[in-house]
Amino acid sequence: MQKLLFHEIHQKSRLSVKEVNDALKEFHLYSSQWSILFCLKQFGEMTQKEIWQYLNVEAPTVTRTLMRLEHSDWIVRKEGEDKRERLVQLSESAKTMVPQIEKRIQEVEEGLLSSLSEAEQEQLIELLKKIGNH
Amino acid sequence: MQKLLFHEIHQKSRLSVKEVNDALKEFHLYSSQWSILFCLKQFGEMTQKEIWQYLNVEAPTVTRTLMRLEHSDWIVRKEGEDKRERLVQLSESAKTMVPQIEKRIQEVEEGLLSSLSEAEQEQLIELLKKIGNH
DNA sequence: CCCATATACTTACTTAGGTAAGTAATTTTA
DNA sequence: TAAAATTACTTACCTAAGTAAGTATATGGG
Repeated sequence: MQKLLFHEIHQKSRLSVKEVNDALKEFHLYSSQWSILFCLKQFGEMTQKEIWQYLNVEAPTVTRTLMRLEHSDWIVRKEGEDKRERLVQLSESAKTMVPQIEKRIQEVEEGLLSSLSEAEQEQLIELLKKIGNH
Repeated sequence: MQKLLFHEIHQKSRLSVKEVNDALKEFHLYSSQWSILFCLKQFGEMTQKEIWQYLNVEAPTVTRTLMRLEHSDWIVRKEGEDKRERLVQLSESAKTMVPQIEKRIQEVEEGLLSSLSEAEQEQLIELLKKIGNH
């Protein structure tokens, strides 16, 4: 029983990443890159630590993705007041593109969730949040 | 709103993989390898296609994981009647280990789900199944 | 003040998963 | 029945994410 549950979570996680990646192709982006761009759009300038804490991933994962985003001019990094920190920001061109991309991603998500009512979506998120709270 | 939902699925998926990997360390196994061993325990001899279809992953993913499992003597492969196919089976030593591992994994899963009632677990799986059915 | 410790980030290496293209065996079709 | 198409698997290469260990800066205690 429980096995089916994790099987299902795992599969839907992969499915949503796949569809998001597909939609992001036209922007030459990947889902994890988008996660960071969205994060920066929401919160403005952030340290790398703030990013990986918010996304709940390890620091090296963020380092790697930021390197790619920097290389393709989606983000800009500068030294922090604390010289160990690096402050990350959307580039000017990213600022104009992000709203368009956001709209496209929203469509994908709505498609994936079209079989669930608003109430069911709320319910699902509440149940998911309960996982791992021991 | 919807973003939080996928954010949550993604995170819980990673969390469960992480905890399962941690439990599997003592057996020198990884979660995806376990998925295949469990599959073979349930269904007996399978072709690689049957495995990737059941797990809903791509063929190369299974090829790679099976190579590792074969190398560490968890599985055995032989040519099928159709010579393009390869029939996969648990090794003799795997057959004796798998029940022990299964028990350990069950504990992990129960821990992760300990905040949810049986009814909530059922509900969650039903809602997850609805994702992507357009 | 200086040394030990902690913090922020990076590097190197591992598995997981995807796509695209290749190979060999089988099946379909003309 | 020979050529074309399909199928099963593999190889090569990409991103994602984790752990362990390294580097450089900051901080706190003696």
